[in-house]
Amino acid sequence: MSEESREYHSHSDQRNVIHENDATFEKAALLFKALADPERLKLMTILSQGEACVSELATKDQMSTVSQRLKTLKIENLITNKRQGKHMIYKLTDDHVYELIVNALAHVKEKHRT
Amino acid sequence: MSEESREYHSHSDQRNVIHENDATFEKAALLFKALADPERLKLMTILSQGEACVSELATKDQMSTVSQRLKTLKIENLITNKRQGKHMIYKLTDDHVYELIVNALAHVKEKHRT
DNA sequence: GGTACACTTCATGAATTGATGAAGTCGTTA
DNA sequence: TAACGACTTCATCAATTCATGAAGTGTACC
Repeated sequence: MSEESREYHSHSDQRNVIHENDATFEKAALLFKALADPERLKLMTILSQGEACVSELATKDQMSTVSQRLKTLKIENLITNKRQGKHMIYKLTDDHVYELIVNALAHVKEKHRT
Repeated sequence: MSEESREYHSHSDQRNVIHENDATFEKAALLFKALADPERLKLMTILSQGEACVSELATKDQMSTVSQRLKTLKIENLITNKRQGKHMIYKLTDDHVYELIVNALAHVKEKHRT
């Protein structure tokens, strides 16, 4: 055993490390990354009120931008879409996702002295 | 009223837009950004098992890296630290924070057909 | 005071991200 | 099928982010 793990000082208590595999951490990180933008978060909260098409979410000159933001959210399964005639209707994938955002918003509104 | 809002097609139902102010979205985005990295997430889950000092979280040659990751997490109030002799002990700020991560991990483990 | 340990900060450079505008796709209606 | 509306994708460039190694800070023990 050539591995000299955790031998830098007197601590020796063994911790119960969670064994999520790396792929899970990677995916969760991508999920958080998709939410890590104020504009995308805003879209999520609007969609939490109900379905909407891209035109409802964008002014004409930023449709491209909004579309790309929606794509980012969709890739992480935060939202789904369906075509309805000319319109593409987006909505949250599930309430689970909304919980995540509500939790985060709640956290940032708490006061933490620094 | 020169503003022609949402007048691109026949939809006309008014949505109840959440009125979080922009600053809240900004902060929440920063929070998510701090969590948007597999290595930082891993640190968070380790810390969710209990306190730990930097040496316990890093092999010697990556201490600088780990220290910076911890700083990122600390700035967003996800973790707190206290000095104990030579060691700097880190722990999660509160369980609230852990919920967020557990939720995210749960979400990514669900199967979403694409 | 001096040295060693346990970090933290700084500076650098590579890789990633995000907005913008132009071009492309798909569905509807004439 | 031509033309328009509602998006989506592509290409580009500026701004950010991250790891790395070196230098700096703080605490403890000699």
